[in-house]
This record gives sequence, structure tokens and C-alpha cells, in this order.
Amino acid sequence: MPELPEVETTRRGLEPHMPGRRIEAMVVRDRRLRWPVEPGIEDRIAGQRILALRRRAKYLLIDVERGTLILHLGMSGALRLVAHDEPAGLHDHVDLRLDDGRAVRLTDPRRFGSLHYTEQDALLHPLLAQCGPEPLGDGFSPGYLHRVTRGRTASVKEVLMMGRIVSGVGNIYANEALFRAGIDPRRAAGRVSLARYARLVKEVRETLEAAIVAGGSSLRDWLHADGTAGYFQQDYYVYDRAGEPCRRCGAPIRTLRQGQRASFLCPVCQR
DNA sequence: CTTTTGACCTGACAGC
DNA sequence: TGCTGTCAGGTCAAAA
Repeated sequence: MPELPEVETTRRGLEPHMPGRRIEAMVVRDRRLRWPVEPGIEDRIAGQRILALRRRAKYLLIDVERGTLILHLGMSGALRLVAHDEPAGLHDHVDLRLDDGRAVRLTDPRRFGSLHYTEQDALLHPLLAQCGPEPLGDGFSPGYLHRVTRGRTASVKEVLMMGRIVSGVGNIYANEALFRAGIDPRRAAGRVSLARYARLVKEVRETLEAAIVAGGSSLRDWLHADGTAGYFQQDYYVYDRAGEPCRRCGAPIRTLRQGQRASFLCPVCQR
């Protein structure tokens, strides 16, 4: 689902089409997202020019003249670029009507996504202020990860998924990065060495970057096709491969549950 | 403080 | 065919 690479691919796909355009109107058909979409948001947004598109963690930030829209795609959300008169489907909850005859349309069947608007510094918004460092940024370093995990008994995999430790690493990429780093996801985070965290940081970065590249290359034309990056499928080492042979050693991939979510590992390659 | 659990929601799928 | 149950996913909020 929308993990960090999908959000980044969406941002890059929309980048040529949104900044510089004016939002003629905002249409909210269903306010029931994860939190109710603020009443009156339409009037506060209408008429503003879009300045930039940014990403922080898995949030897409749409900077406009007087503030910032803060959008999360949840688990089933996607954005598309459509014509104004394109009929809205069942799960098409929000449109941003641009001044070029098109609209950026939010579709989210499960409504786990969210949409906020702030006229403060968006990074100080309660949803963003607590986010840990970006996994692709300098703040996510072996020393940082080693330091903040000392004394923690939670597993390295669960800690890797904690947004306050590092933002934007979801279940798929936590599983994949731990496989590539050769670390057993069940190991206590506080008992992983600095050297192994160095490897893990490298693998988190490379896994995410490769997925962003894959997303970019599978991105359809936002102007002429149906306009969404969708959720690109990749070849995973372990994710969703329970019982299948490890791509490195052939041993069957095992699955287990950690904190109510599925983990996958190769019992031979990961220690 | 940390850790665990629950909540939110719908579509896909398995099994009867 | 139509039910019922399970699962997936992200992340905040509350409980322990």
C-alpha cells in the first residue's frame, strides 16, 4: 500500500502539474476520513495558488499561499489527475479543482487517510512535530539509531517501524531491509551493535531508493492515462513470501507475528 | 518513560 | 450463491 516510495512517487508525478496552478475550488464529498475533514476548509483553500509539493514521512504537503495542506494516503489512498467533469466514483472523497480544467482527486476506499490545513509551519503540526528523522536524510545515521535504541527491549523490527525513531518505514520495507542486513527481526533493538546498525541504515536507504526508482519507471502519464502511480509491485526478498525459497540460500521463508503485524524472515540468512 | 492493545474501514479471499 | 470470518495496511490514543 502507500509506503514511503509510493508517496514520493506520487509527489514526483504531480510536481509538474500542481505548483503555479491556482485552486479554483475544493470539493469535499465525504468528510469521514481518519479524522473528519475540517468544516469550512473549502473556503479557506479556494483561490489560493499552489507553491510547492513536499513530503515529510508519509505525508504529502501541498504548500499554498497562506498555508499548507497536509495529506496522508492511509492504506488505500491515491491521488489522480482528472478532468473537472470526470464523474466521481464511490470513494472519490476530495477534489482540488485547478485552473487548467483538471482536478487532483483523492480516492480512498478505506478512509484511513487524512487531510488537514494549517496556516502555521506545517512541520510544527502535531501530526508532524513528533516524526523521527527521514530515513533518506542525514539524521538517520548508525550512531543515532544505536543511541536511541540502547536499553530498549522491543524488537529491532518493531523499533524500525516506530515513526518517532525514524519516519516512513512501514511493514514491507522493515522486513526487506532487515533481510538485506542479515538481522533477525526478533532481536531486541537494544542488543544490536553499532556495526550492524550501520548495515541496517545502508539497507533501509538502498531498499527505499530502489523502490522509488521502480515507482518512477512504472509511473504512468499523469496527463493522458488515468493518472495515478498506483501501487507498484516489486520483487521482494521476504515480504509476503512465506514458505517460498529464500532468494539467497533456498531455505523456506518463515512468517510470524510481531505486534499484530506479519513479519517474514529467512531463518538461515538472518541472525 | 516504554510497551501493548485497540480502534478505525473496506475489499479480497477462503471456507462452509 | 451467499453468507461468515480473517486478513491487510498506518498510526494515533488509551491502557498497562
